[in-house]
Amino acid sequence: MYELFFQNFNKKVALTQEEETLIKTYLTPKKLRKKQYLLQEGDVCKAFAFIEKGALKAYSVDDSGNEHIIQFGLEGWIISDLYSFLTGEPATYNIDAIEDAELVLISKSAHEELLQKFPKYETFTRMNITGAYLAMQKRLNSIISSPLEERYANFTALYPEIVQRVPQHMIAAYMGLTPETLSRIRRRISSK
Amino acid sequence: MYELFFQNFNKKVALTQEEETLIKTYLTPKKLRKKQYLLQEGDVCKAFAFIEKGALKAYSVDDSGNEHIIQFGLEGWIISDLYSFLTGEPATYNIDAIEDAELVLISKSAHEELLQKFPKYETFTRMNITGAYLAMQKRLNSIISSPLEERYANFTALYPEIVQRVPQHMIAAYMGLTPETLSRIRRRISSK
DNA sequence: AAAAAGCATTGACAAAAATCAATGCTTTTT
DNA sequence: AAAAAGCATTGATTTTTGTCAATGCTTTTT
Repeated sequence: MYELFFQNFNKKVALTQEEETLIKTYLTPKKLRKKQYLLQEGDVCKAFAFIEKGALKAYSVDDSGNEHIIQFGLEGWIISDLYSFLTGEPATYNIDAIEDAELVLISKSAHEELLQKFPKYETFTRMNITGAYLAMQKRLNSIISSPLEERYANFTALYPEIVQRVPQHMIAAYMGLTPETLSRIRRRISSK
Repeated sequence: MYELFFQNFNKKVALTQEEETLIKTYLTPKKLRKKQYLLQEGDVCKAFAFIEKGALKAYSVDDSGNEHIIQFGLEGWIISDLYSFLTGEPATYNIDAIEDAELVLISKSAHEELLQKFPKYETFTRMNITGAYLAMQKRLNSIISSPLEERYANFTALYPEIVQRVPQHMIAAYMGLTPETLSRIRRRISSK
């Protein structure tokens, strides 16, 4: 249990065995079945989740009932409504499982205590958020500057795992397109 | 000099007078005239810049010569090509001044030394990147989930300063639109 | 095993955005 | 003061994307 979590932690900041044991007392495991919610819009996000296994998505739903996916999460990724987590405001995103999943939860109080007491945890946090920022900037840049065909090609090159494991209409929802448009783009690409 | 920088720092983490004096030894002031580059694509980003005064933009240029603005920066914001800064790879973005500007630069070596020696600086850094992440997520969500009129209305509500100080064709480049389309959207909004 | 639900694709058509070209206004440069 | 450059707007047209509807296939549920 927590194998991947500590593997990732140690890759960023090396921990002693004692430190691992200490940190474990702050963690909570959670399993989620496919389609189950981790968080619903309107609730407060009380923990963020490190994904040990499975696939999740964070998304909003517009007035027409369409989903817009702000983030996918696979093994080794962290998923949450960070704004809600940090401020205590109601979440604007839903998070649910695309596949059965195993998570490691860190509650707000655990997070704050770890930040205060444990400098290595702050470094871990800083590196995580930095990585998330850079990934999102790449995505944003692609949206504002690349034609659609190129955007989809970039996406498949960067995240082949997601393309394999996630239905295409969700990838369309991630790219801000209708499923029909994505289907047509894929056909254009494959006919080359 | 450095007034706004330390004002911002203290808002996040309180510093003693001695600490401020110490940190000052790591900072470099820089002035930039309108249209001057802070960074050019292909060069390595050797420092990030805190903006004391003025306005800048970070952008890429596509094959057709069109600019795509990934970030604006006004007083109190930080601007850089973070990926290049952290990895030492050549920058993919250009940064230049929209207005005459006064900057506080923190070089890579200064940044690393401060991170190592000075826990409050790591907290400051973590908070900055977290804020930047949340702002960018809001922008991304708006792009994938809101119709254009709403997106522009959101933008003007969130960043009225930018709308006042920056030419509209740059805001179009920030939104991923042509200037003509933005002009038409503004007309549609104002005719209500 | 049968029924239902989910999914990707395709076609016809409508809506939205890009492109190309021109105009008038303002700011900057000479 | 005159010329040039930068900028926002508008119109006409083309290209791109969305919408609505239907089909066939696969997976899930009953």
